[in-house]
Amino acid sequence: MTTSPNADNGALLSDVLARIGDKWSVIVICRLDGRPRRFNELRRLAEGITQRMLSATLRRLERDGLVRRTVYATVPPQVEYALTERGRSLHMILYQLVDWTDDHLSGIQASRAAYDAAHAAPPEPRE
Amino acid sequence: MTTSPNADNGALLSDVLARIGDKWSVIVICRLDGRPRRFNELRRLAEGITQRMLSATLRRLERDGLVRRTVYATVPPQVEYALTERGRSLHMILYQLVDWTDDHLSGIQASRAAYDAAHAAPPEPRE
DNA sequence: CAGAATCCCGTAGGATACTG
DNA sequence: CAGTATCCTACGGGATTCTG
Repeated sequence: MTTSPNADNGALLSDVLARIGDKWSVIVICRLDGRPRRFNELRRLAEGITQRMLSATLRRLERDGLVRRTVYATVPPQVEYALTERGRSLHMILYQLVDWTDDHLSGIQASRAAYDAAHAAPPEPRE
Repeated sequence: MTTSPNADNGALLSDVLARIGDKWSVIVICRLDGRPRRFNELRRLAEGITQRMLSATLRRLERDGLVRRTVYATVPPQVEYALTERGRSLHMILYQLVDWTDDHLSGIQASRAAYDAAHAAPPEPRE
């Protein structure tokens, strides 16, 4: 840890999470890994995303310097989106969360089921 | 990396981020580090949180097995919240994000300023 | 002390239609 | 192809009040 990490960084972290904690940012970042992608290509890769949200997500990521937008003045307009160095470094951190998720998702789902069973409408808790 | 991580885990990751990407979860998790805390104690530590959101956040975290709730049948009712093992393991991952944020926040803010300057209302882009 | 219930509002985000 | 513009709804989340 480069800093004394405990108390106050929670709020700082919230800034980042507020940024990437939305529905699509992380998915787009993951889909941008490896090579640049074009708009409609991304649209297909990020299944379920709408034009509107893809557009908005990319603009935010670009504003934060996580994604670079390159326009080629070709006959059918062509635009490429690619991760910047900063975006790639974030992507590597996110992999840790992917791993954590892989390791804990089933356990979480089990916890949820148990919690719901214990708390949901116990009709007559027959003694 | 324990898994081939690329494409499809984005959606999986989104599940986790949807869970902890809200306004308060991460802050509460960070404030729960070290030792258990009581409700109003947490309320003071997570500055700005309302009862309603603290309550809801804790319930969700408990449901996911990230936090354990312990009730002591004392005269004034006393309830303690503590990170579970799973919660602690997540907390450690989050520290990586804290570090990343520390390293990149100023750069991000600079990017935002540059982006805004470049895109905001160029009244007459005097040639 | 530790919360549940109620009310209310802003915004994320989906569907759809239009444009350079 | 690569978007922008509108419209609309669901839900996160704040303020306030009530309770075991």
